[in-house]
Amino acid sequence: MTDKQKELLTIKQVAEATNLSVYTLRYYERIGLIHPIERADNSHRRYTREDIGWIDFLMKLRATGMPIHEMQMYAQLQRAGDETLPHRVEMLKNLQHDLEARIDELNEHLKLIRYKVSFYSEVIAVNAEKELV
Amino acid sequence: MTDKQKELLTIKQVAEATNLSVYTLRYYERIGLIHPIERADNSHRRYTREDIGWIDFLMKLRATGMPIHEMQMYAQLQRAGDETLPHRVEMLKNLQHDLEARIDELNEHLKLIRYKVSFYSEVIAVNAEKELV
DNA sequence: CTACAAGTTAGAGTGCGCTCTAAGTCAAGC
DNA sequence: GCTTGACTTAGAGCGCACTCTAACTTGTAG
Repeated sequence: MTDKQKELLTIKQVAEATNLSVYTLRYYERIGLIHPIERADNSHRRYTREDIGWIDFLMKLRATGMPIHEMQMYAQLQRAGDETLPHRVEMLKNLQHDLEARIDELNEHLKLIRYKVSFYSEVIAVNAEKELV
Repeated sequence: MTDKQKELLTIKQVAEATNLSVYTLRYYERIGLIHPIERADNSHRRYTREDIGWIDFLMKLRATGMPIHEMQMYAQLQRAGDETLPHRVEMLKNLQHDLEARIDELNEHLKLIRYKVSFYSEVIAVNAEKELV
């Protein structure tokens, strides 16, 4: 128990650990992305390691481009318990397919950019040679 | 010349061809992402095939997540002429490296999502078996 | 006892990228 | 002549995801 209490973190510490601002942490809690965080006697938030784990996962969802209302849905299902697991798996499968498609698209664009870089670099090199003549 | 005139497109046609709204096409022109488009006698815009090519390229830049102010910079350099080619190549190289990094990151997230999908699917399967007992 | 730092809330403000509105012009068809 | 519809402009409005402000409480150090 004393060990567990040592692990409790302030909002500032969590902000530093997650690279979110304290504003954003409070905002996420307000809109239900984060469950209501435990409070100290002075009403200050005290985060646990598991809270950080959840926030880290949220940040990964966000990095995939998932909009906030979908993350809210996911968070809500998570809190609702085990019987929502199939629904959550559905969401993750959809995300997986979206991600695969978007990565493919980005790879296509990357190809084009690489082509342009090498083509224009060549043009510049040829022009530089002409200057020397 | 008559052939060339046949190729001129209205803003509506361009909207359909590019999947942008007519609002967005005018907005992009206003903010300099698109150069000033040729006008018919009645002041209506008439787009050429080359204009569409440029818009398609812009859409690829946007799809990579490039912010509008960077696209504006690129468009401005493009219009300024050949002497800006090295600068544009610089921008494209930066974009290339950003894209590579972001694709790597998305692939990492994809791995996690796939792992969760298979893990949770397994949990669901095991629970379903228990139900049968 | 006072000052200051770190937290709290509800709600206002910001920046981005569009998206739409209002008021007007112009050409074609009835 | 009148309506319809496709266009024009300047500028207002919107949805998203934060980001910040104002007013307040609480705990610690001098």
